[in-house]
Amino acid sequence: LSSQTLSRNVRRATITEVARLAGVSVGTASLALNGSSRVAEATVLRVREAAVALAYVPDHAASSLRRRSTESIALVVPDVANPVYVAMAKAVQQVAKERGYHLSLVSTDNVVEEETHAVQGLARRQVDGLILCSLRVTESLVQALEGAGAPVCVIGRLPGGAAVDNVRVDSETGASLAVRHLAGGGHQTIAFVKGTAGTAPSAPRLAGYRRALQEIGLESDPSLEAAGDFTLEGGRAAALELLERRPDLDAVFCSNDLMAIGVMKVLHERRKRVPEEVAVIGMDDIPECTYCTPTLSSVSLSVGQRGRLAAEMLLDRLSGLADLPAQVVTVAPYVVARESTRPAGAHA
Amino acid sequence: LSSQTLSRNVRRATITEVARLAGVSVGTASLALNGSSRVAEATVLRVREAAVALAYVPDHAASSLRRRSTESIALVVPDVANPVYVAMAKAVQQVAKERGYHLSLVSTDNVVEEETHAVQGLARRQVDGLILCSLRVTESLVQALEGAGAPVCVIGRLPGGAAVDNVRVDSETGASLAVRHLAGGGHQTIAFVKGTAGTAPSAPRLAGYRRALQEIGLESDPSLEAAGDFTLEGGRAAALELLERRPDLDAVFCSNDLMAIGVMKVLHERRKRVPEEVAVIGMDDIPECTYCTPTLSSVSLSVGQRGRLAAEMLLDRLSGLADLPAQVVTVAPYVVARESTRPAGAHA
DNA sequence: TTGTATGCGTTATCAT
DNA sequence: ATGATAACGCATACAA
Repeated sequence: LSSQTLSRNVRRATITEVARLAGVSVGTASLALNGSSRVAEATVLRVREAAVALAYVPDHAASSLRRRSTESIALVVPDVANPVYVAMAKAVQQVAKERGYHLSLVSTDNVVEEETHAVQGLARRQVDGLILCSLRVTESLVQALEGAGAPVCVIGRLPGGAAVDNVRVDSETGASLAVRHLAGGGHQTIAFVKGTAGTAPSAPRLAGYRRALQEIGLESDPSLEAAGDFTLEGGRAAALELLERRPDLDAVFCSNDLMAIGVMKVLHERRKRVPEEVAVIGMDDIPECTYCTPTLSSVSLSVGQRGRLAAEMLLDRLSGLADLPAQVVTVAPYVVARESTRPAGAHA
Repeated sequence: LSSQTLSRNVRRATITEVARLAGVSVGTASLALNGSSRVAEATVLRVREAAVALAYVPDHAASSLRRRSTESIALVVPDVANPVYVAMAKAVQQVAKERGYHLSLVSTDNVVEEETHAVQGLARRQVDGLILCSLRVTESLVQALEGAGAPVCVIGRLPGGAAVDNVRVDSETGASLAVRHLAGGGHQTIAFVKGTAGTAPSAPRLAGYRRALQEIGLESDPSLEAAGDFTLEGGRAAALELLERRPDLDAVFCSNDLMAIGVMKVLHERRKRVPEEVAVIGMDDIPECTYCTPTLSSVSLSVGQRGRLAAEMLLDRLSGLADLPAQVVTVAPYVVARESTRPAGAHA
């Protein structure tokens, strides 16, 4: 234990004191520091000097109260520890920083109260705008968003007709791309691991899987579909179940990458070679895909790009385009082929 | 493109309007809403009712300006995308939420200006306190912290004599534990992959490696030490270099887990069996350790616990204990043995 | 170009 | 127990 005393209660200088030291009025000092052109060069210098001398730092609360803007936005995601949202946050962060905004990151842990509280942040004027990424967008949440009185952008599917800016990805098509990719590699018996029942991303992925099988003319059977929960352990459990039910399967498509990694672990334990005996593909394309062995093929849903787009839409709203009609932007998914679906013989 | 019009400019009610509707003065309304005991029960109810009717939400800027506190703290880390800091953020977030504080997460990308700007956030009164995690704590940064005039806690090593709260971990001992773990498994020729030169975590890990080899009486040689940069690719490069120089090595200790994963990938490509031919251990114990095959042994540096401790120290400061001497808390590292160092024959 | 003065919405103090 | 009112620190509209 150190025993240095902490110096607290450092007197902070106000702009009034800066003005006094510079020998001008507060009004002038304010204009000078905020870079107004209608202030004499010499005065600006004097004021700046005084500000430095007094180590003046503007009070953020006072400034936002007066200016009615905080220069910051919020990103609300289900779980900051999830690699998908980490990537999204990175992208949003980037754009926000470029345009001079501070990003406030909120993790809701899928608790609805946390989400509504975050939306209230807009009413509290804690942030100027908000990007929301929710696993279950309820009607009441949409109403809260519409009535928030500040720009909002939702990432993910939204109930039809909601007057809210929206960035989405066609994950159903993404799922069908995965199936087609596997089929193109010669795989015939393609199993599927579902996402958490009831969540927004879950249904379209299942739908895309089924649709693609039908279109291609491959076997579609409930015994090839296993329940999942978007976790690695859930992927393990699903794999065990599938291998039990359908030992003849030669490919597995998982609703997300984490479950695909779990599936690959089970296959490894069971001495099933990937991709020779069983090919595996996930969805989301998280960095961890390249960590595992073999590297995991995946369907990219462009989280980074979606984050960037959402941030740009939001910040555009904040710089004046506030009263245009709500926009919906859709990004396209694409397959990232790696070792877990590499045709036998082909090597990187 | 949807064409719903966005409703902006929603008139927000002020406490003055709430007071008017409830038929009381603003002062009373404020006391009533903030739960003062010196207000008649009936009045409280009337005011609450009015607040609900008008959808009143207190203005955060005004409140912080008046109260001189924002009820929020900041966590400043080098990179929010790094799993280590994700875990740290999770822990801090948790504690902050429990104690009614909002957490503002700042990623500096190792840019010094970003760090100092974040520290300025204290002077701007944007946050009430700050937890700083930096890869290079310079003297000038320490001075900025000491003069910030608000509670600060640094996670990581700090120049001696700094009057700042501090949570650290003895990573040198952690490194030596890793080496001893490998030696205990019968490994004799233990290589080391360094961290990025010049960063704070780098030196003690190397020192611990060397010290342990010496204490145990194993070979210590520069040819067993490879440069690294804390990335997966860096780990790959180091592994290639080490295998070239010392094909006889039977174990590798890496300065972090990401590099260890890279090393394992190279070993897999070279058909070296892990752990039978070459054992591998990393450091940090990130969740990804359990994703790879075989699962990666690691030295836990208790990032979660460190985050929790730092948050608690900071929040304690904020609730009155501001003027006690600076504290230093050190947590102990420990080995998490997994498959990559499992003695041959032993299975989970 | 600069000074003066008012108000942002809230909380806290001091009377009543 | 409640009402009136003065700050908090800054930015701006208007006057000079």
